[in-house]
Amino acid sequence: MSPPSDKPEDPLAAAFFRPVRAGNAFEETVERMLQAIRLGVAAPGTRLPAERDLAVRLGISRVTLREALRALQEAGFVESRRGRYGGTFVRAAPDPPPPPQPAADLAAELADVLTLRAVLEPGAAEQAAARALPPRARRHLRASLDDCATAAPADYRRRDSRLHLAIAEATGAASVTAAVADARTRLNALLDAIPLLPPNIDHSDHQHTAVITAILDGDPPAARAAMTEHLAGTAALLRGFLS
Amino acid sequence: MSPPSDKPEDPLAAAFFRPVRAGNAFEETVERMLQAIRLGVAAPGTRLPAERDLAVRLGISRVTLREALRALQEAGFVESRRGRYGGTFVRAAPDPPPPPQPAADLAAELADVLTLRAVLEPGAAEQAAARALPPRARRHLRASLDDCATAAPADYRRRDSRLHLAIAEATGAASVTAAVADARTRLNALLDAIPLLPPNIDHSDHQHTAVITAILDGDPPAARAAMTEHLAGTAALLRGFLS
DNA sequence: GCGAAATGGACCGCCCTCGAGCCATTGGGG
DNA sequence: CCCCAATGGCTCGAGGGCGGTCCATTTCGC
Repeated sequence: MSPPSDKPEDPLAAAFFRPVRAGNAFEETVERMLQAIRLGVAAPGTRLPAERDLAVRLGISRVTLREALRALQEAGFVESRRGRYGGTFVRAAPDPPPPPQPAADLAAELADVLTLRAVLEPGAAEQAAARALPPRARRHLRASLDDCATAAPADYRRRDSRLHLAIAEATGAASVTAAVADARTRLNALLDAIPLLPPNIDHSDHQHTAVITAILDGDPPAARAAMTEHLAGTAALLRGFLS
Repeated sequence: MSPPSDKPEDPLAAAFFRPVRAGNAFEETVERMLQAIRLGVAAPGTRLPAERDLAVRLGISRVTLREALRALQEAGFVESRRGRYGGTFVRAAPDPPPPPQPAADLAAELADVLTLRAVLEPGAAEQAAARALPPRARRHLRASLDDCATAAPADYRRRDSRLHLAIAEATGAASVTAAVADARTRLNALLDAIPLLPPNIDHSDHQHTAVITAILDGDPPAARAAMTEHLAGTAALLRGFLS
């Protein structure tokens, strides 16, 4: 009998035989909390949910959650206080060490995340525009746009992230929000390696306005088109700096 | 001091404070392998990678992988043979028990997965059409389309899934393929609850042809439009049967 | 016929994670 | 003033998952 050939290796199989879990529970928890803090979902000064509550939400034991929180505390991201009305609070971020890119297969990561984003975000903008948004969501979109436009350069990326997440959230589908959040986290890791230029900010703000306006006007094609154009700018910028 | 209000509960936070892991390694592995078998990525008769290799790819220990494979074997999905050129082989699927929907928050799940799909798949089709596809990918798309068009009703959904995955794969971005695969798995769980009607199959085949033609012609807007129309049909069908 | 190679099968000791319970601290309300 | 409620801090025993190692089986090539 000749050896059963799995030589050609269906590339599709790679998508299924990929790692089942990203790491141990501790690491994944730290990563998730860091993501929430860096993307500005948990703003400085905010109190995180109580440990007993948060552990249940994250689907981990309180022991493991506490280990993660202790690591974040030692890194200066959060601060804990005991007693009634105590809790774990987000500190004004130190965020000093943007870890240098491993640069191993940076080109592949760049292409992958840009494609993923090009798939997700225009679709999210379109779906958001196609819904009858409740007043609360409309206000949230407007507020996020405003926050972004008035941000100091140091705050820009955090608020930019929040705006994009607000759009994803406006689709009403939690899994869309989760997917956009993951893509955004990967993108931010790449963005940390390149400078933030005022002309780009100005350009982005105009495009943000176009996207939000189209969503609030209930014009899906326009929302999609505006978002696609917006992403093209960032993509070109990243490719220019990292290729 | 008044209690720090986390009453309003930023809905965005829910996307970040969601469970870190879906279950234990054993369960997740069984689920992943079942996904590969049900979606036809691992076809009947195929040999799976050797345990030592597969365990590394899935990022789990061989012990845990073997427990998962043993469960699949007892359920009749795979069969193992020892010795050189032995291995674990996919059996012609029994697939008898489509577990009845929990139906708990079925409406929410339905809305979520349909929105996710509406975001992902038209975007994937558009991105695939925008690329210069290598000959191998073009052949794969044509073959998948043909497989789907000539499928017996019993095989239709498996081949349909493979076609959609082939489109995602054509974007060249592994994370897009992974996201589409996950959405498809959730969708299939819902589709199992409704009948497969010949007119729908015929309708789907025409739409599939339109999507693939647009992709091979390098016409992104047409690919997106054709896929959007295709998804609308399935979405309407599901909403009709499950609402 | 026989050894080498590749595979599934089985076991052991270590560490991570969990669930549960209890302690320590703080501020508000009676 | 004292007790209660809500929070973080801590510990213990049980079970799961891991890395490593060796065994059993089968087939190819010499």
